Amino acid sequence: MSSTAPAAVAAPKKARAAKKATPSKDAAPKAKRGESQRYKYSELNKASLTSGEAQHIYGVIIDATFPYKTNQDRYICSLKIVDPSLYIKSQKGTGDSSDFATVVLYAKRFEDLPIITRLGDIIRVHRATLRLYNGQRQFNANIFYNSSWAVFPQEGAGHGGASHSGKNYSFEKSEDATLANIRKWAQGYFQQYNVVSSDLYVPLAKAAGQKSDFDVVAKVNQVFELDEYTNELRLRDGSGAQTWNVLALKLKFPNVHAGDVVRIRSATYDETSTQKKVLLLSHYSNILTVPANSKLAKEVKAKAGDEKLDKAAINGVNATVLTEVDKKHAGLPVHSLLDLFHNIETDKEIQSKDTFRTQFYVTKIESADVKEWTKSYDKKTKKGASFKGQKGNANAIYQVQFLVKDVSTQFNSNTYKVLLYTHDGLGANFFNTPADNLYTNDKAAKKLQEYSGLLTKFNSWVDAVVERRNGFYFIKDTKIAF
Amino acid sequence: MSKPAAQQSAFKQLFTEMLTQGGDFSKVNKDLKRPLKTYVKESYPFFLVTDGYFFVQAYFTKEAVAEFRSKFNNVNITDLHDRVIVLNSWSLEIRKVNSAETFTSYGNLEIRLIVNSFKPNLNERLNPTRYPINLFRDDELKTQIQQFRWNAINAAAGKAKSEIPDLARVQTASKGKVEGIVKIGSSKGDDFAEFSFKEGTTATLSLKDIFVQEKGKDASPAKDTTAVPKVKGGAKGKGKAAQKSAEKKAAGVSKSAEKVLKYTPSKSVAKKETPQKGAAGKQSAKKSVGGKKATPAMPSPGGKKSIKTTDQMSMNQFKKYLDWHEAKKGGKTIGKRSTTGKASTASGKASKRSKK
DNA sequence: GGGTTTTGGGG
Repeated sequence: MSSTAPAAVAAPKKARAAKKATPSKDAAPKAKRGESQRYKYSELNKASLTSGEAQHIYGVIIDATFPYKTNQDRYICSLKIVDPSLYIKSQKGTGDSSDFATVVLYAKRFEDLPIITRLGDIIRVHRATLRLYNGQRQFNANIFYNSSWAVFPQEGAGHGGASHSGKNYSFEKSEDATLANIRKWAQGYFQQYNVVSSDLYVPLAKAAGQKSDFDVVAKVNQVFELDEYTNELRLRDGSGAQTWNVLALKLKFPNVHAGDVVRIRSATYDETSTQKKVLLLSHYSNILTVPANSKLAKEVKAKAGDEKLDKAAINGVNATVLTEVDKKHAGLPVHSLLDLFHNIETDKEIQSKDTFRTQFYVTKIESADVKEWTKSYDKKTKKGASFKGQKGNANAIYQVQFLVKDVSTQFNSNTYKVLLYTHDGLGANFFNTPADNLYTNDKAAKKLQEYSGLLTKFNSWVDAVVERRNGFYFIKDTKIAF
Repeated sequence: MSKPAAQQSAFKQLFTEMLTQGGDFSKVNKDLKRPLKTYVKESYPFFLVTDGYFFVQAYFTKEAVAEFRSKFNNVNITDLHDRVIVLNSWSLEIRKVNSAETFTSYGNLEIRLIVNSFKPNLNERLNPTRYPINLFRDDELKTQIQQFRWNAINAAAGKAKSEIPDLARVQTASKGKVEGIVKIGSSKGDDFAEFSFKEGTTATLSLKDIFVQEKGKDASPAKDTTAVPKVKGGAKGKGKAAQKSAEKKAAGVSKSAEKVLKYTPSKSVAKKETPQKGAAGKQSAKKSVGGKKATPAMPSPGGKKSIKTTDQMSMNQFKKYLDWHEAKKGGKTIGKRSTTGKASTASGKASKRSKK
């Protein structure tokens, strides 16, 4: 959970027993004894189109598909890369746009291909053949034969964070400079250029008009856990008022976070979604994070803006989180109700903590009568008394119980108590109105009645920090956001 | 403010209404219950039909299979992939399943398309549509199912009895015990099961059995993909009744209302003779007769792999194998049942789509 | 290769 060097490339899955692992044929070209450099890397725009010889290259990744299966024994990963010799093309009228070479990696197994998660990562390919395909320089590499690849995160130094194909990974001393140089260049490139020019994606406002698939560059405004397998990404790019939804499998895209700017390689407009705006992904679709400090990310973030919570929009169509947590808990790890109420029985880690961030929906609020949500609390006797028939609001506190449920407990027949008891001050601001005698304060009662209704609606969610005291969970540092 | 936005997908509209009607098919709008013209995306090991947007699994009753066998003796159900079929009598029912095992379900609920009577439109080709996706992975349908579950959970929670711990109690040390688990509903197991809908019970044939009937016991990928029956789908009175009423309703329909077509975007209204792009491509690749001998170079699928037995073929290879095999035999449009072995069609010429 | 598998909620 530490935010050190961003994992640039997902580690390849452990090889499975089935198909034989790719033969490790990365043994360097017959280097003459004493020769220090066995691989010579070609600049993308200078690599020979005519030699037909296998060539070695370094490039900065600006796009990539997810590794996908095409038939029984073939997987492909296709990417766009740039380097100082090939990154921009002048266009009359429309201005400059990205230029790039494509790399097509072929493999027998999913595990033999790279999973690219960030723009700006560096890829090295050995023994690729270059040809012109649709006017583009295309490097083809048969990983299933004797080609190989290695991916280095843009962040960081050296080749320590590399992931690679095969078992015979090598990194020569002379490459230190090669890698450092291209990293440095990429750094500047991402800060001065948009990297992916506007002809390489479509503004969300024009998504509905697309006839086939297209790419997107947008800010992830929210990552909502739809179910145990799926996140629903809420995207905005400032091209329209709409927020777009994309279902992204947790396993496939584990590194997408709220606030990120991402590039989606291949999405289609969903004509069948009539309640909300939805984009569809395919098995070859990929979601790549755009470096936060890049020019492009900054611009998109500035344009996208936040979607304000609108009471009228709490209609069940879109899952809505009604609360907000104090920023001081931004780094607090999230735990499910399963952790809080069940796994705690055996999990020492959970037992050792008492404060958690958690998300749930409310099936029932008690007391049923909103006017009884507050009590007059006697600290000495530790008793609360109803305000019914009473005047004044002496020692008013909230004493409310939520019966809640979440994704991790969706199939069981339990509901869980989460308390909003403010006798010690915890959660005192949850309802945005101080505890009061609700038999006399009609305005407050009315407001709470409205909250009660909205909190218990279908698809209303609470994102909260809870603290365990004496075996009970109490809400704190959380409040309704409207 | 918000536009009506008609639902273009027949399946999505139907399945959604099934959910909003509490799982009661009899309450689903009658206008939606006309015959469905569907494209068979896959016919084995899963029989998946599409409406141009989504695919769902089709479940055949034994009556449906018996009728099909008698009327289309020369056609195998498990060879129907890439063909058009019309579901003349069908119904929907909800089943409790394990969604970890049944990919055509969500939230442990499966809405099944039960087929009582259907026929193939062997020479009909549909226009290309978007790549059909699993309806149970659709954002809005998932949400609909979540709502369906929420309704039940909410009702049960409303009845649940729970105490609000008093202020003294929550300030008393609790010997490490965690407080607050409240059971709702009266189900015996751990799973929530307090649903009010009546679960479907219509008995259907497993596709594997159908496959074995058609190809013989050792034809090859005789996988049983029957979704690990939690409760065996026994034929019950209710199921029959629903089935019958469905049949009755569809009985008078002779004009073959093309429900799906109604939802086909105008630009791509199905034209009978227009070959599908993709399909055409496949066909030609396979068709390319070298033009020399009578039974010339029709490349066998699998190419260099030289497959001898069907035992370890992938489904894809297997499908191609079947197509190729049939084409070579000539005549039979779609695989003939292995058991009833008279390959009629005297011509023996290289295949063409047979007329029905 | 700007694509479509099944592992049928990475593929």
